[in-house]
Amino acid sequence: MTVSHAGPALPVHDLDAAIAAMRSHGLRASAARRIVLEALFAAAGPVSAEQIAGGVAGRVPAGDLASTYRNLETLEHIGIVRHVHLGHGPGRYTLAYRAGREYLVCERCEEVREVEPRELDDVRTVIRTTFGLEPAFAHFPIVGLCTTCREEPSDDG
Amino acid sequence: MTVSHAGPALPVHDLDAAIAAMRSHGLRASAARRIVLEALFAAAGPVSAEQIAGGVAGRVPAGDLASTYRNLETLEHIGIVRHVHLGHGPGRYTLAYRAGREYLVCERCEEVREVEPRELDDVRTVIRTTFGLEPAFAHFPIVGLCTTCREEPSDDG
DNA sequence: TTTTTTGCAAAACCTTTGCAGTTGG
DNA sequence: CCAACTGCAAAGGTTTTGCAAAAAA
Repeated sequence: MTVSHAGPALPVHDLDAAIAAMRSHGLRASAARRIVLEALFAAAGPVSAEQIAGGVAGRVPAGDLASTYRNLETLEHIGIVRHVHLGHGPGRYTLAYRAGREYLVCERCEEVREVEPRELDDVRTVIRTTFGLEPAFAHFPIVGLCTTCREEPSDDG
Repeated sequence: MTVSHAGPALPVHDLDAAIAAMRSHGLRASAARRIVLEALFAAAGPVSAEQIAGGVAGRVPAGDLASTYRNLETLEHIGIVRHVHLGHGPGRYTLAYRAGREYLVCERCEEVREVEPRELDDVRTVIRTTFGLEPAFAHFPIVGLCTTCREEPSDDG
């Protein structure tokens, strides 16, 4: 399996701090990387590599998709960025300082609810003590059916 | 998004019942479909389409992968089969009568723990009452780190 | 015989990799 | 200047689709 090569989350809250963090890791603050970061700072929530490459939230496009993936991976490796798997579809990327947040997703309407880890503490504790597994809801969220979608007839009748 | 077109789970416990169910839905009990079902009955847990097509558990190969996907989708549609997303990697298929079980997966060592829904009732209830979301752990399991993997040093140092 | 299903080929989708040329420090 | 980085092209892994040939009923 492809393990997430994410370092410890860095509390990087702005572009300058991100650039400093890159430099301190011997990385270059290239134009493409700045644009990726700007897109992430501008985004309302987790966004796909394709959205970033194509220009999210009215931002300058980051250009090549392969390079965008490489840059996201690099930034994730040094702890500035995280990604989350919201059900089907491509992985979504966020700044790590926001990624402490955890997600609950409706698998039908795709509505994403972002919550503070504390709100899932009880759930996490029960699962850890009962099964020995420490859930990673920031990476693989809780997926299910929201109230609205449960009330709608299924598409199978 | 590609919604799961799964009908209500049918309590189909053997090949004959599966064939009867297919017929009752106007489907043909083709050789390829029988082989897919035999592979699923023989499998110890959820298996990928590729494993089924290639011959799981010493079974006759089901042949073409595209047809296998089509057949799994068809069987899922009539409620005989279900699939689950165990972290990264391909979807895994099971017979629906076994799929009431829910899963917890370690994202590092990929160990899969299969539990009866009852064991997750408390967790499910807390999440439903707190967030309004009815979790579908049989389709998107709880993913995290198992005890062993938590104790090991990460591959980042 | 008629309708469904198959197998093959091709494509779609997400992501990674190789490489030659460009750029940042 | 030189290592790091980019863009492009290609490929890898998973899943879907189109279509003529084959099989089930």
